[in-house]
Amino acid sequence: MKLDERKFRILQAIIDDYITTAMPVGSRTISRKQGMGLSSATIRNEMSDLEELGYLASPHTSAGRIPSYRAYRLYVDQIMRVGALPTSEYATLRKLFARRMGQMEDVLTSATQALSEMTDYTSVMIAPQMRTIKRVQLVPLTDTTALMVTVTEQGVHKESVIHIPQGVTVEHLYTMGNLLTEKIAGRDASELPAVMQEFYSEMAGQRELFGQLMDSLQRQMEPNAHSVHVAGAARMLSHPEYSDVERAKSLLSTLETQDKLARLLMQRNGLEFSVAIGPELSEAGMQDCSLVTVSYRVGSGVGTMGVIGPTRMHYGRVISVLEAMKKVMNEALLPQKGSGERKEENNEE
Amino acid sequence: MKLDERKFRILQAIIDDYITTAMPVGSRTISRKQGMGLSSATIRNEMSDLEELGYLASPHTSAGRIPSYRAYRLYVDQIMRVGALPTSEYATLRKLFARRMGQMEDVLTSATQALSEMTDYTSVMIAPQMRTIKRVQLVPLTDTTALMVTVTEQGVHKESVIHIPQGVTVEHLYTMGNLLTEKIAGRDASELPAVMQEFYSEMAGQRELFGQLMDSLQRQMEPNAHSVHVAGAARMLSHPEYSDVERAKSLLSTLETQDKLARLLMQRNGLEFSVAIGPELSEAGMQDCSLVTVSYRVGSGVGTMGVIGPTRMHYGRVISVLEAMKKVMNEALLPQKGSGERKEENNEE
DNA sequence: TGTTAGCACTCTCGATCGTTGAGTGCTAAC
DNA sequence: GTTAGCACTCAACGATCGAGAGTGCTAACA
Repeated sequence: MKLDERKFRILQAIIDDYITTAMPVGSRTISRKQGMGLSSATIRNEMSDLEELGYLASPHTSAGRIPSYRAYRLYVDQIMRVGALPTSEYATLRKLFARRMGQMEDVLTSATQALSEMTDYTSVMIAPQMRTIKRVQLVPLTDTTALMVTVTEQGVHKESVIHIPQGVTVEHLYTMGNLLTEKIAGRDASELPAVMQEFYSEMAGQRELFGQLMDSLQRQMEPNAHSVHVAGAARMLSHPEYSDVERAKSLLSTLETQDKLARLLMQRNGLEFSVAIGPELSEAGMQDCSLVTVSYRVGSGVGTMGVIGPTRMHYGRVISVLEAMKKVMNEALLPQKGSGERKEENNEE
Repeated sequence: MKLDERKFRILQAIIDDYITTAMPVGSRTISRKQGMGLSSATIRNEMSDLEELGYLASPHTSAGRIPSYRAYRLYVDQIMRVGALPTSEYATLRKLFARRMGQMEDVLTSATQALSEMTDYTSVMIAPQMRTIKRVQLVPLTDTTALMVTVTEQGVHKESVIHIPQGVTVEHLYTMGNLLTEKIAGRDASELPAVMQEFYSEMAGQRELFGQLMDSLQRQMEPNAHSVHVAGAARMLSHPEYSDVERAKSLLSTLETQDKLARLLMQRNGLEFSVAIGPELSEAGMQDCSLVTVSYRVGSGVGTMGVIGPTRMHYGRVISVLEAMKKVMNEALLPQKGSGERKEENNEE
């Protein structure tokens, strides 16, 4: 048996219906659909075939059919069609960023919230992962600690506290910072070990401080649990698949553990676009979820954002929102590079 | 009618029972309790009185009684007795911090998680609010932006990005930072406006940059939405009062909005100890919750942590955990001030 | 006078059991 | 190949009922 044109169209109708209603779809519902032109009996036969092919499942004998994992996979890969976001919404999105000019983290937080609001699902985001460092600066904090600030091309920065061994003066720190900057500026993260090796030989005796710097740098380069943003986890409770409290709890617990989410996103970091459906996600409580991600770029840094919803997700809508957000964020974050001022040019409303 | 000694004892027994079982308490349950020595009939009469006094309510005729808001208030104020945390648990808590030495934010995150795990409720925490600034440093990021790092006595630091007007050189920034440091070092947050006024006159013409600095400083002094840590929100779903999905959703949504939580904690910041019960909390979905908070101190900075659970909360346990955490955190965070090294002294396993 | 045994009464909870309705699968006619 | 028709299945709903927990009241008791 083959999945011919007609079966394909029927499957599409079933998935579309199920996505909006969350109720098992019966043959009559489909046959009544505009442009279908087939009796319910015919649809029944086809549905029976589709079940045999593994695209549909029936919760029980007299309850209609629901799409299986395989159906969603097909839907995402071949059936669904993604439109651009309505211009009005796109405009709203742009406005959201127009007046923003705070820290990167602030931008990510509000972007994540916007994603969740616009899709009514949960959204997650990781900050752009640094690739090339532009400058390293050591700022003394107390007698025994200093702040190491690394600045990337685009002005993205990260900080971490390092411990200063006794005997290191403030002047020492400044020159150290300058030296580090000299060595490291413009080099890629992958070159880090080599650069550090080189630097090491010049740091006569300062083994402890060197170790601290090395550690911090490496930590800053790798995915940071702190940079995972989550918004709208509670929205999952609106969807009928989570009316069961046990399920909801299991999922929400996972959505709370930042390192699980970080791993999930890091795996997809750099991927232009990805969709993981139900059983493809192994995290606890996520078997009935899908995760759609896109990566965004800030200079040489690449971050990833995603939307988590039930497998019965409005994939088309979600994808167009994600694409729009990516575009807007790129525009909003790039100008930091230098050149022009970013004051409001045309007064709105 | 008065709340005599016996009524008091009976009320205590009822609350204790209800806190652990979450089920309406009947007269027989109480009369069978060790050391009560009264028949169920007597208890019934007393319970009837307690209801009239407003301490108890009955969900329906034949369902036993549940404590009212008033009962919890009395319980917290007069009945409950708080013990110290078992030494074994206290030791575990200390170990948690023993090896920590990262950024303040990391410490807060793990402390918040520990609070939630130990109580099985949701926990929230705000970072210590700065009072006196020790140093201000301006770190150039890109051509048009710089990072303003403020350092407090204890090495707590905060950063924010500021916009640099054209024509300001890097050297300019450094001297500006030094000047600001000179003016502001050791002064209290409340003096900020006065200090800035003074500084203003010396900043000939640099109105825009001045404005930026002023804004950032003020933003850093005020409660920062980003510094709210939440852990274990999903645990709320374990408690029977949230088996209703609608309720759960409403509560979890509130627990997700950081600024609501920030406000809640800031109101209590500096308070040694506070308990807000049910109707005293006006946030959406929190009418059946209680919030217990304690403040902790890092040098001159004061932060607040709290535990959110159902009004039927194990107040005694929660308070002893919070007190222990406060103590441990004070110990763990203070040494940063200067003096001694903080390498592991005794190697564990 | 306070305490308690006894009893009628109330109300929820859970189980049982038709009934209803949506939906299927099969068959036979078109 | 398509469709009308029909018997069949099964969850969902509602009504009914008994059990059990708990109360309030009364009358007896110390």
